[in-house]
Amino acid sequence: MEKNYDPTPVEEKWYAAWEAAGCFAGDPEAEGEPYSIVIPPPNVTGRLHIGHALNNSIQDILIRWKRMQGFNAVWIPGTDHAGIATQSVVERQLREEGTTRREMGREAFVKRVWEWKEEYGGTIIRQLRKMGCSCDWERERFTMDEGLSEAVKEVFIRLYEQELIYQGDYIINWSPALQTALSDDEVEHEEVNGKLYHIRYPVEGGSEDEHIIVATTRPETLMGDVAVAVNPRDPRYKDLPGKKIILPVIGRELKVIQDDFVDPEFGTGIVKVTPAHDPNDFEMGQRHNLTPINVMHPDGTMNEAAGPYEGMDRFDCRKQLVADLEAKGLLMKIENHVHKVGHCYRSGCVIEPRLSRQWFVKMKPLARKAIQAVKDGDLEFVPERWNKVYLNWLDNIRDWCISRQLWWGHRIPIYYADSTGEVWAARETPTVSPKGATDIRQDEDVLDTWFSSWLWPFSVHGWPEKTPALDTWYPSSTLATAPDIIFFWVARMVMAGYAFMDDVPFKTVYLHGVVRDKEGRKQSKSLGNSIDPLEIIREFSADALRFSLITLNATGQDVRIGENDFEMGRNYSTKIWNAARFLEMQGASEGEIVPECLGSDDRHLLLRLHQTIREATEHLDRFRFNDYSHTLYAFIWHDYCDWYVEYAKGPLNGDDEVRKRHTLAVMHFAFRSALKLLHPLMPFITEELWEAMGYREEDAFLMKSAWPKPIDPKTRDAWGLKNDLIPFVEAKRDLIRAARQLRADYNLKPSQEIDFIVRPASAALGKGLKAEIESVNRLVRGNVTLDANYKPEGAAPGLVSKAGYVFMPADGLIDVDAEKQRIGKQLKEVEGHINRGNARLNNEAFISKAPEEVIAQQREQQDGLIEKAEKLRALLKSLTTDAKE
RNA sequence: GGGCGAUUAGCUCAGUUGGUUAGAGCGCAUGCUUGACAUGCAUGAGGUCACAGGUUCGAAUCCUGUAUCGCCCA
Repeated sequence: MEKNYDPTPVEEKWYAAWEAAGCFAGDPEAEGEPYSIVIPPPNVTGRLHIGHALNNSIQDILIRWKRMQGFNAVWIPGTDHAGIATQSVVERQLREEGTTRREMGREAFVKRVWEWKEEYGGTIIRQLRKMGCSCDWERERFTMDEGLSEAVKEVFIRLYEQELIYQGDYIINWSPALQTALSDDEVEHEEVNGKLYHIRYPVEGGSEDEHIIVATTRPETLMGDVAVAVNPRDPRYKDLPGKKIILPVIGRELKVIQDDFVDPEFGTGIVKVTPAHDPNDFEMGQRHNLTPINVMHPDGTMNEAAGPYEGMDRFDCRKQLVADLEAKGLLMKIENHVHKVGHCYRSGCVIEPRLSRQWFVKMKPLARKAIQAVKDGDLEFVPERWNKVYLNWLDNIRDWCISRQLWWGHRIPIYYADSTGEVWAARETPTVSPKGATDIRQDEDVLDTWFSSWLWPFSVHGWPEKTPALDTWYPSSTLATAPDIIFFWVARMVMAGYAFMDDVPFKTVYLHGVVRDKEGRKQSKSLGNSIDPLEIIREFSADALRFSLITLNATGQDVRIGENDFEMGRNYSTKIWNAARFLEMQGASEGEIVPECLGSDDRHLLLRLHQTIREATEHLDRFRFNDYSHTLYAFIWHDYCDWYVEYAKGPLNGDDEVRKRHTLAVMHFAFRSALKLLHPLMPFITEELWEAMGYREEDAFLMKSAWPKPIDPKTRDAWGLKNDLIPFVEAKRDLIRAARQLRADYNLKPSQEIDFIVRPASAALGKGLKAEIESVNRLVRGNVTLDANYKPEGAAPGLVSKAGYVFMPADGLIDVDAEKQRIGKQLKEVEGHINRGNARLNNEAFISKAPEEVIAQQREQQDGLIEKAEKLRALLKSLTTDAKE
């Protein structure tokens, strides 16, 4: 093995080998309980960011682990066509070429987008391979593929036929920048410092002074006013209904209506009613039979209804209008006003509520089963708290606007025959209408991208066809995603799952946190604070990227991460690499574990391995990925490397061949299992070492090997793996630590062999230590003498350990003051604990109410502490006495 | 306005059903080219668990309130 681990070629090599050997490919006919994951399909325009890296690390851990456990596992990858984003990218290109999509025409444009997709799209999919993701690439899907497009069409038509899809004129969220409608969920509400304009509207036929005052944040919609409204219970405006109000600038007459919606507290208690530009006004308009007036073009400029402002941009119009009103003395005041304004999640422009004819899905009927699924426990969120968020959204669900004024996407399969006024849905492009008309045109709009991704869990398997894959892998097992798409995607998939498959699309939704920068900000291109996972892979390795992300991310919590954090993963890789190198240097392992040869260190390691297997599995079962990672980190680094390997150097360098072989057998047994346990998290280095250590049998990959099981009770018995060996090993290690501390405190050279004298805490302990004193001597670099009756002649540096007194009676070394200070400090600490313990044990209520084990444990602890305090006092006394002499 | 989350070592965070002498990694200090590893080893310093009440024999953990920060919904 090389001295230094060079991950790049290793990672490339194994990924290619796995793929070539078909390790990722799922087979619906294969044995084993099905386990499947569908990837949250990233945008086809997307590039891998750190959030994807976390998301996909989690999925890969799950799928590799389940595969090793013998499940019939598959991970379906793919991308979505991202209507708005993709169309924008290509339109930008066209602009640079001096043309536009309209000039080009629909067909040519769509062709152009496909070309773009073939050439540049799906970068992210290639990047996932670098991360080691074990997706079944033969099953890769794209939402615009023929099959998935069929599914979209089928779903649209079924819902249309069930009258769950309808067309209507409603206020929708309009993005003037993109010139398309958006769903409610695609609008982000941001708090802005706006203004509240108080505008005077004259009363017709009244005196010069008779007027009302209307408060609005969007004066530019004034030209679209068709009424003013007051609350019927507002005493101030009892006499207003029946009067006519004159709309400034335009001069139109406005009715006064009464409506409960009006909040008497807001502004003056009189609001303008602009049904074409505000959702609440629209509803009021419907209640009062008002005809809406639209004053804007789709691009956000004012139209002919805006009179003198025609052609102006909506915000320029606002300024101009305000200036004009002021000039006419109609502007009473301007207040600062903080309010939430909708912004387009793609372009960032201010959303214009706009009356428009769009297609909608009726959601209430679909939501019912999706709600029940969580209530009945057929679907669970991890962490649980998301249940509430999900249910709350579904309880208040509103209809989904699914039409988009784009060209890139699934075109709505609705046809019109204008001569007959027919509107119908059809799977194939018709040439004749049902009534025989031939002037047929298809709806111009396409469907929201989410209208295809909500079908993802079954459309990827070929639905509406009944395929073996669908049969085996639907419903999928776990969905791993970030909570920001719980409404967009997760909830809608559940609805679609029930509507078309009559079952949940997945059983568990694991929601992980957001990856933030060190300051807690979301990573974003514009802030320049984003970490590029590929650069991390180049600099540290994919394993390091995965390790650090997972280790730092607790269940469902956001994670703050900086570039340096990936050193942790790299260092861990290096550690494992060197541990393997050490093993390799010991030569081949032919030996078996010999129960008679097992010393306390061997047993301790094997017991820890047993616990680690159990814990790691349990943590994965409960989606505690960081705990899983920490468990293995501690086992390999601390138990295996720090303690066991250091211990093993004794027997390995000794002359006893049987012990040597046996020790090596223990090491390989532990290391081999550790590689397996670590594989889902760090697939590359583990596979590499699996081969380097000679663990491969024929061409069997580690990734295809079986997940370790805890050591069975019979073997544990034969090996003497009992919990009671832990106190002994702890005492032994505490002795070693104490001796090292004495050395360190007195600045003794590591090369210098030191004599220590230990007065064992008990005879049994002394006996046990005596049997293993060689290993202790090696680890403290000295000679330990066990002497139950030892009393230092003069003042000697000493410590109290769990194993008993540890003295270092080296001549002339003692610094009495420093010793006293150190021991005094220790004593104070111990006394503090004793006081707390006493307070508890002397409390009658504690004795009568606490469970017996707790009391027993407390007593035992207290005895230990008291004993320790006594020893410390004795030490202190010996120092004092000596100093006086 | 409603809901959710966070507040624990200098930093980033664990701490599961209440009982540990409150942990990890990084950083810091001291010493070390130790026959795997300086991407390392050994040793050490560092905490009123945001604050105020309460429940309890016992609270970082449960309840109520307050403060600060963040997210979601209206």
